[in-house]
Amino acid sequence: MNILHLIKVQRDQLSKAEAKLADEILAAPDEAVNMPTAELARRAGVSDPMVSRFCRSLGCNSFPEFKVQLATALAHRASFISESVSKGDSAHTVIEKRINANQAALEYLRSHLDVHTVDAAVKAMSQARQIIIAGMGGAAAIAQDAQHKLFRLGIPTVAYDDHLMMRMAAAGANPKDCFLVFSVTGRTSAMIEIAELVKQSQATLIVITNPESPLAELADITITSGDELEDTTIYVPMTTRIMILTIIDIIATALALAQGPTIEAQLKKVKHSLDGTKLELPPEGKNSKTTKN
Amino acid sequence: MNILHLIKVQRDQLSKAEAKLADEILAAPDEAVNMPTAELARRAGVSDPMVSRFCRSLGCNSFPEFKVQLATALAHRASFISESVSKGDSAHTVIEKRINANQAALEYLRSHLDVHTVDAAVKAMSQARQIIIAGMGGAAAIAQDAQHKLFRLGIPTVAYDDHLMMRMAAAGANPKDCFLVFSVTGRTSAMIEIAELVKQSQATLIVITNPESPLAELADITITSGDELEDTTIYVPMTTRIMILTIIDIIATALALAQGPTIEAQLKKVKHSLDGTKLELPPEGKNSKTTKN
DNA sequence: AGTATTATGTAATAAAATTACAAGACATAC
DNA sequence: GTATGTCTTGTAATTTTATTACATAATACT
Repeated sequence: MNILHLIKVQRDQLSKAEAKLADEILAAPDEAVNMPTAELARRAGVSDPMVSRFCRSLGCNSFPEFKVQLATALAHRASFISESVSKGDSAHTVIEKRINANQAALEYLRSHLDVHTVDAAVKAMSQARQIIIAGMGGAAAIAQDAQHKLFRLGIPTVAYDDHLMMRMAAAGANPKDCFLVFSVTGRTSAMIEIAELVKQSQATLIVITNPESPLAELADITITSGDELEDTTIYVPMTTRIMILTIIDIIATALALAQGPTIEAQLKKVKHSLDGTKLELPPEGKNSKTTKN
Repeated sequence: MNILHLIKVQRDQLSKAEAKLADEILAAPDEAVNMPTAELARRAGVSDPMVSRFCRSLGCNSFPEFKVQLATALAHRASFISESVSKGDSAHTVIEKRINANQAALEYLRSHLDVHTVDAAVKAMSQARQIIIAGMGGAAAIAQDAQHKLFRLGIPTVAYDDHLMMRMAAAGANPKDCFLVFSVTGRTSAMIEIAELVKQSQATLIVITNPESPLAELADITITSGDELEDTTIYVPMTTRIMILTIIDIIATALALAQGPTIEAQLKKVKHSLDGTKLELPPEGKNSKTTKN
């Protein structure tokens, strides 16, 4: 467990002086990470050696070791406040900022993706007769991507980006089917209609959307799309895409694991179907990888 | 720039004693991060104060500060050796591992995405008469996603996933057109054919692929797809997708910036076109966001 | 209330990092 | 090739930082 987290968790079981230190560190970890014991002690209003003791209670062998741990935790916690791009930015700055933003989105996902929900989704999908995926507009590509990933696992899967096709599929669905709906905001009327039709067919409805949306209300299982934190800055409606893709990745991986040993053979079969379509060797012949993807 | 990277880059411009330290640290950064100066100096075979000097040359104010930086760099790098999923993993473990892997992929991108290449791609695309995007199989969804992102910027853009359509588009391309080709491995014969046709049409060819592939050879501008680091583990052909998506994100963002002030109006127009398709208010009415995406 | 236990601060000590300085290496100019 | 200047490195001294030892205060328990 990361040290910042540990401090938060243990905060209430610590002694008075130690709690003061905990508070001081949690309040400004970025500053604390570059302070000597004396400075930290002064700020927290405790004596110098308390700092060493505090580090010991947390399982570190020394204050410097604690600082290393803190730096590590801080690195993972990647700044969320982060930096949206602005006019004068160079390509280099844009690269840094966008990568930071996407890493931060994943960090958000780490703490907000509910294990039980994922478990429920995986269970529903693994028992489904077929999985029908729906996504419109920006979510169409996501739906297609999800289809590609799931069908490789040998699961009967289809993706629609056309409203009329979705209506027909939803109306005609079997109760054993599972609908997977992508909608970032969860307020697109067309998608809500589809969701209602799915409910009437009694198929299982999994939606990846803003949890505080009308669409989420209708669903059997709701997974956040990250819309609730989307930066309103006009340039960057991208972080949600990364989050949703990672969610699919997680679910597909878990599904593959749930499938058991048969899955490896299945994946190999699909992979080998592409054998004839690739050039075997890289140009200089120095890299002798086998074909893949 | 991350400190480990900095050490690598500066390695050859350092003095003899400093180079010894650099080598020692690069050889075992995980150990170095928890050593006092004396120990590190001993291992590198240099004197004690050299360590302080070394830190200064790297732009740190003190050895402890250097250790914090090192820990930060290590934290980013750490997840890389990472953990591919295995049979007994719980949903929670899968979540952690996949998020780590994807974050690590982004970290890789940070150090391997070349600024000048991105600049060149943005320049070519901003001057293009139209952008034609091609992607097959797993890359089809990526192509569609890229199209969606670029067309919003008001750039004439089309995406194909059909080989025959691609052939026709490539053969009939104008020299002012820009082809954007996605192929993870760069060894799909069908895609290479397309690239050759594009070359004959003298359109600009940008490919996102494995830089050591026949496809990359043909391109005017090559951007890595991350294929060279893809874990061969059968479960996870996902990291490349995240990388490619982030590359698109970066290019689109840079393009938007390059476009100047007109872009905001353009994006608003596209956004408002969706106004009639959304429900205005969330269910409980407590969240009063405006419509988006 | 009195005693045991724990928590904290003060002062002393030990450890760690840095500075000051001098010796050595290396280059350049003569 | 030697002299001179610059840069690099090590040694010793110094300063800063962290920890230990001990005493006192606070708290809990009988």
